[in-house]
Amino acid sequence: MLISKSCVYGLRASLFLASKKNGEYISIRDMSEKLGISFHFLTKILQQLTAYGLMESYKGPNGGVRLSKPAGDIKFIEIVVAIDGDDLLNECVLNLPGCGSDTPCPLHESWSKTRESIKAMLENTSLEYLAKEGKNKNLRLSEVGNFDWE
Amino acid sequence: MLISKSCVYGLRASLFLASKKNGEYISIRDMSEKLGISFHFLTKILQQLTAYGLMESYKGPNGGVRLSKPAGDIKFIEIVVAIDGDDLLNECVLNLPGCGSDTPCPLHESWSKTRESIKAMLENTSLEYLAKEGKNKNLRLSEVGNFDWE
DNA sequence: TGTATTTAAGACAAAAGAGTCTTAAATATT
DNA sequence: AATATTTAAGACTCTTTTGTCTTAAATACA
Ligand code: FES
Ligand code: FES
Repeated sequence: MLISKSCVYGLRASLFLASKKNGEYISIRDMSEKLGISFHFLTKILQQLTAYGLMESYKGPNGGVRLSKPAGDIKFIEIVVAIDGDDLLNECVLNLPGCGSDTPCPLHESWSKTRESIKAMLENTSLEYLAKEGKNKNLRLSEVGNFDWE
Repeated sequence: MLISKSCVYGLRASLFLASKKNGEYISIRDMSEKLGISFHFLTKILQQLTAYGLMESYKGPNGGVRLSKPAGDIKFIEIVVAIDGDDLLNECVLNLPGCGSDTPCPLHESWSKTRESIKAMLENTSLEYLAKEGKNKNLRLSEVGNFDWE
């Protein structure tokens, strides 16, 4: 998998949040049920994103989490890097230490091009855009077929 | 990592073999030392490739493994699929079951394009080309800086 | 103040990936 | 025939990832 499972869960939750009213706290329990992700596991992941500054949380009744910036200002790549780190964008495809044009492996040239296109895709996509698309076209965000953006 | 560690080891060994005389058996011990990969682990991986039909092995003194086809006929993607499977080329980037245009996730459009470019890169590169490039330009194939293609 | 709700934190368990080690089978050489 | 070399096979261990569970802390509300 290009992206770890933890990261995927974080991304799906982020998209869910991005589709909500700005500033509204959404409970993790709610999200975990709608997205079909284990509540405790999702909690742990969102804690990371909160610690990273991408989300804000609020305890107590009607508490929950929300994005700390407008969804239009959050690029997909920020979530990925926050959870998986930036290895994907820097590492040698043959896992040799220090990928770069000074000590290239035989695949360096073609891989660095491909990697740039992955990076571009992650950098050019905002949560807002994806959430709007998802909402308008009713695209799925969970395993079960009956996901609803409301 | 895009490609698993086992797969990376298999790829590095394949490139090493591709740089050798066609038909020559190379001992796994030799390769493991030159490439800096655990002998037993590499053995296990090459057994998979042998079982898959991409390599042939020969036991006993002067035994070893060799590619079962000319290196020019083996595309990078064959090794990847033999070890990691074809998930990379089919899976939804959000890990939702059944990626396809009939049940797309919000990222499907951009991801399927990116995935095609990864696929194209893996399909258009032969072991022979990479091994020749590596040999000519003396590119590295191991962690230590002093790798030598001979 | 007491209780219910919600995130925070961290211990714990299960599964998968990575790596090690031992023994068996095949082959070449003497 | 005996021995050395090499891959085959599989048990085993270690690490990382994934997932579960329990308890603590914060907050709202009656
Ligand atoms: S050195 Fe291998 S991809 Fe850059
Ligand atoms: S359905 Fe998600 S990438 Fe195709």
